[in-house]
Amino acid sequence: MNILQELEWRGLLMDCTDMPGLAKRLEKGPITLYCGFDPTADSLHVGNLVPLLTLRRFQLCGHLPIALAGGATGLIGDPSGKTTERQLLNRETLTGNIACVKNQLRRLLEFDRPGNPARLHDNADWFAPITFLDFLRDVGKYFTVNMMIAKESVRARMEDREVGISYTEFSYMLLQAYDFCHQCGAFDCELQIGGSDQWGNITAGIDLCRKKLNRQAYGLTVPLITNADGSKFGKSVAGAIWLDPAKTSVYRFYQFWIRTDDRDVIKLLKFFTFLPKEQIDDLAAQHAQKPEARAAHKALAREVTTLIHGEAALADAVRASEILFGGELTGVSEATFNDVAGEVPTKSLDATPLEGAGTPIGDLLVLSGLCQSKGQARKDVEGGGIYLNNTRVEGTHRNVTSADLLFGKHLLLRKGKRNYVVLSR
RNA sequence: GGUAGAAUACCCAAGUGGCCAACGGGGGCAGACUGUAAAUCUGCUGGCUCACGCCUUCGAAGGUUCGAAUCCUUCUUCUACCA
Repeated sequence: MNILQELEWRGLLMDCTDMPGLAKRLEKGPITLYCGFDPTADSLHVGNLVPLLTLRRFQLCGHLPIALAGGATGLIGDPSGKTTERQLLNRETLTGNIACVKNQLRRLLEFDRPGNPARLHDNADWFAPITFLDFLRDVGKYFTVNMMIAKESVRARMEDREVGISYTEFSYMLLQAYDFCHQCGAFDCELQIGGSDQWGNITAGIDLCRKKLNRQAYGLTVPLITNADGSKFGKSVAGAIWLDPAKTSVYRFYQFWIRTDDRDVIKLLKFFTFLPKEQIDDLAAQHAQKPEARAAHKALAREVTTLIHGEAALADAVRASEILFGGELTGVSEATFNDVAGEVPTKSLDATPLEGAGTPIGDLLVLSGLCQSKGQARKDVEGGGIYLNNTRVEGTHRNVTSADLLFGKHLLLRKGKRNYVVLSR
């Protein structure tokens, strides 16, 4: 299977500027390709993973991937897919973000692969020296405003009189076009990939390559993921699922994949894992036959967690999951419990009196952050959704005392099926 | 710049002097059922209180009134039409 067939089978081909042309070009040998990542936060999230893993798929097929960190474009903000003007990030935040993002990019591609090592670029490197006047003369001249306003994300914002679009964001596509053109000239980069919302930016780059360098370049987009239930992929109650374990614990990361909707699980296996076709077909068959075993979900969670966080972290997350979803805590050793405690959010009990009469359960629920207010805590207890040390709390008058401490120092609070907090002293 | 209209809780949206912490829908949370699924059904969805109740909230600030989301004044923002 060549790379295009591979992507096709995985459902990762959304659009291509010139599929036959690209296929022909790939037959001739390795291609250099790039994908950009703007440092909008101090970590990438699971949504960024699809194009990033696609870069890696190309690398595994012998091509030369470039991960581009948007040190310059991040200063501006891509209007694609946004319905409102974005808040500009200040430079300090951006500097921090870019360092974090670069680190993550480094971990997911092979930079010392013999023959086709990956590269990491930062577009600030080539944008910083350019003056505004140079840019207008050397890049701006190749674009008509007519075609720029035809771009979907721009047009939508222009038609919406309530929000509008600033000149800054309007110009974004020129920056990304120049990224492609520059890398095409300087590094022989002939292909750009990205999410389907990047189509306009990519084609702008291809135009610029042709006009300025007289070179043929290609663009390929991967689909944006949609959940079967219509919700936004990669978001949980607490927000995005980040790759940084400090922002999304490995346990939560693992759980995110485990809880994938049945209807999406096979698609996500194809998108997010490197498992070969036979294995995924096999998992699909198992899933169809015995969905309650959730073999596909487990494989998905295992693969992606290992990919991002490694074997050891995966093992911890799996163990914690087994304990937390396994029912009673009786018989769990302190060492095992400590594994669990390391995986779920933890709060200090130091300021809480537990001797004598102890503290009402409601106060602890508020302290833990599981409930917003004491009133909410009471309702949750009344609804039967609160568990202390995995035993359902009956009655709102329950007082928690030092007798409830596990191993003399921990309390395991739970709301609903899967919201855990460990309180420790 | 002129004229008309709008602003309600996470979102949409009803309410046009007391029965309003505010209908309904969405979303969210929880329960039942299950497979840590989907679908379905049930409860909850401003704060404090065991509770009677109290406090804060209907764009902002003032005012009228025994009593205001609701009436008046000013301001802010948005929308429509006109210039």
